[in-house]
Parts: sequence; structure tokens; C-alpha cells
Amino acid sequence: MSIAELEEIRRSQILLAALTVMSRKGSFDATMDDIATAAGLSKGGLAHYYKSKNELFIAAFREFFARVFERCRESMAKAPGPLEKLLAFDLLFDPQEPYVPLGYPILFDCMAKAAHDADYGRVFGEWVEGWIALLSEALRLGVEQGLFRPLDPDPIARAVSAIYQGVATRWFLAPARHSRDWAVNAVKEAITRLMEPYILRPQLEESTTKP
Amino acid sequence: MSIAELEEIRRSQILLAALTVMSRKGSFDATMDDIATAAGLSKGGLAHYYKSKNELFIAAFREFFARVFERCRESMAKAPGPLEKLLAFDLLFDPQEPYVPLGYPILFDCMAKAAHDADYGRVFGEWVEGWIALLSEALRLGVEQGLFRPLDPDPIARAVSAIYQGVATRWFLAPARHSRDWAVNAVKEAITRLMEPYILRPQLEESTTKP
DNA sequence: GGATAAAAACCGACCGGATGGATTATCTTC
DNA sequence: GAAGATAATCCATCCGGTCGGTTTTTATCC
Repeated sequence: MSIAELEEIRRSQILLAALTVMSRKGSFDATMDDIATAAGLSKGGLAHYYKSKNELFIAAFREFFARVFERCRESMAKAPGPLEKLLAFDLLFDPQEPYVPLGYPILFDCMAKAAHDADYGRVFGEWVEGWIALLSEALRLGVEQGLFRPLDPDPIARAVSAIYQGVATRWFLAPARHSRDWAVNAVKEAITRLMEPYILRPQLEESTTKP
Repeated sequence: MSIAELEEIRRSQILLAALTVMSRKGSFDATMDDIATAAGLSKGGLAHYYKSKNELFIAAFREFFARVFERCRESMAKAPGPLEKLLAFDLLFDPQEPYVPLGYPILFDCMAKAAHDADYGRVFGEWVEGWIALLSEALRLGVEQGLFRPLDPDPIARAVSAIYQGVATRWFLAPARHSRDWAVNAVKEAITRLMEPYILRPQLEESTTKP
């Protein structure tokens, strides 16, 4: 095994440990000792790969968002049509999904940090932009396929993404009164209705021409 | 001045100081020293009124949410009709609004804490429920006034509130790509369209009866 | 292939600073 | 003078980061 390979393995091992501890304790309460223990290394061992706690945390948040993004992309790729692609994120409300119980605490921590620290704001913003790019692509696809009337994808994609963010926040933080059924339905209703004026129906095209 | 009056004044002074420091530094980085300095008291003075940092923070978050709730209630009270009441929260995107620059960092901190600590989850959840009660009331009003068709207010109010949460989160944390205009319009579009099937139009009542 | 030296990886102990809370002393009010 | 309010100081603990020492790996030479 080469030094580069070992470094890759160690960094990955440390990131996984960091994400686990951050999710369990909250990133504000996660210590380097905790993470070192979870990684099966010493603090000095951690220091070899990540020069500071902040550097490790930025890397951990980036890793987390990369994984979530990939999972979302997969889910979208499987959806049959552009509207279905906009609605392809029920995984966000699935407790069995690997990154759901682990992920929301991490997401909220990143948001709390982002409110004060531009580095974290950048991490959050880049993830958001990536997701919005996916959604915009689906909207453009819908137009190309003649399923949606011509539209500006950007603000709509942003609205769609924000709806998911709001509903998911409520589902996770106030679950007693925001069930999964509510979440799934709220998202579907809101997004479907938001898209309503853009949907072309070939067989009913005459009746969609409102006065 | 009686002891009860002094206590009221001191508690209020300390809470204001706490909110100011929490907003500026983040609640995770706010120390009792910081808050004492901001309150013009010593740490010992703080300890007389709040027995622990946690007790002070819970009280501060509650104070914050109470103020935001009151501000939202006022804004709604001024709106002319039930649909306008659902849309009466442009203040959430107004940087001149007192609790906006100060409030979002506090809100995100509370959310991050709520992900791990049921006490904070309760504080957050109670605020959410209060807001939803206002929205539900407006929906019921709309039905009573014959402006909305009969509906179940609860899930709709929750969806409306979640939309605000998502859009506001994006506006505040990723402002470069989520302008105030986008936010105001996204909320208006999403909520108006979500309500579309429920809106009764007296002059066009016949055409709303879809097959 | 073996021996040797150098570099890298890793550990455990240590350090200085920060913090919440406790304690003692002082001040203020009744 | 007593009670309450407040300040200042102290204390124990915690934490990120450092550092000297040890172990492991790599590179070089014969």
C-alpha cells in the first residue's frame, strides 16, 4: 500500500468518524477526542491528516453534502418524467434512508454555523446550487419534451428546493405534528400546484387556455 | 421599586443581552461572560436570576419566539382578507425588520439544538404550533366568509408555514442567489397556487366546478 | 535480499487558555 | 441590622493543539 493510498483510507476513516460523532452529539459538542476515538486513532493521528478542527469539520460537511447530493441525483435519475423528477425526493422523509437520521442534525448544524461563518455558508450554498441545477435540468427537460410550457427554470427550481427544505425541517424537528404522510403530501401538493400553470396537457390543451 | 419589579427589569435586561450576544456570536459560542458584559452586570449578577446557562438560553429562545410570534400576529391582523392573511409575512424577508438580522441566526441555533435536545425541540415546536394556529384561523375565517370552499385547515396551514420556513432559510443563508424579490414571489406563488383549488370566486363560481 | 537511514505515521502526555459555576466580599435597599 | 443584589475572585474541568518519543514504512546502498 502506498502512502497516497493510506492517506485516502485514513482521511475517509476520519471523515466517517467525524460525521458519526457530529450527528450523534451535534457538531458544536463534538470534540477531537470523540472523533479520534471513533476513528480508532489518537488525536495526534488526526492532526497528521487534518491540521485543525475547523479543517476537519469543513471536510466533513462537504463529504456529507456530496453523499446526500449523490443520493438525490440517483433518485431523480430513476424518475420517469420531468414532473416526477421534481417529486423524486420522498427519500428525505424516509427514516430508513441511511442519511436521514444521521443527516438532519448535521444539516442544521451547518446552517447554524453558516449564519456566522462564510466558509460554512459556502459549503451550504454549493450544495443548494447543485440540487437546484438538477431541478433546473428537469424543468428544461420538461420544456424540451413539450410537457411544460416555456418557463424560467431558475426561480422555479429554487422555490421547489425551498419547499423541500421547509417541509423536511418541520418533519424532522416537529414530528409529533408533522407526520411523514403530511410531509409527502404537502410537498406533492405544493410542487404540483406550483407547476400547474406550466403543464401542457395534449388532450386538454384547448381548455388550459384561460381567458 | 419593589423586588418583583427589579427582578422583572433585570430578567428582561439579561434576556435582551443574551439575545444580542447569541445573535452576534451564535449561541454555541456565546459565553456567560459575554452576556454579563452586554447586560451591564457581573456573572454573579446573572447567576442570581438564572441558575444555569441552559436555563438562561431556554428563556432567551422563548423570549425570541414570543416576540417573533407577536410581530407575525400583528402583520396578519392588518391583512384585509383570509388569503391576504396567509400572505402577510413579507416581513420575514425585510432586512429593516428588527428581528430579521437578529433572528435568523437564533432560529437556526435553536433548530440545531432541537435536533439533539428535546427541551429545545419543545421551544421550537410550540412556536411552530402557535404560528400554525394563526394560519388555521385565517383558513377557517375564509371558509366562514364563503371565500374558501370547505377544507381541513391543519395540513394546509402546516404546508404554508413550511413554505415560509424553506424560502426564508434560503433567502437568509444563500442570499447571493436567493434575492428578496425571489423570496417574496416564491412564497406568494407557492401559497396562492396551493390555495387555488379552495378559492371560491362568486362571479366565476360556475367555471370553478371542474369535471 | 539484507542492512541501514530517513521519512512518515502514530501515540500519549502535556500545555495554556477558556468556561460555567461556586464562593466570598461588598454594596444597596428596606 | 438584615436581606437582597451585585461584583470580583476562585476553582475544577475541559479542550484544541503541540511535542517528544515510538513504531512503521520507504528508499537507498551494497
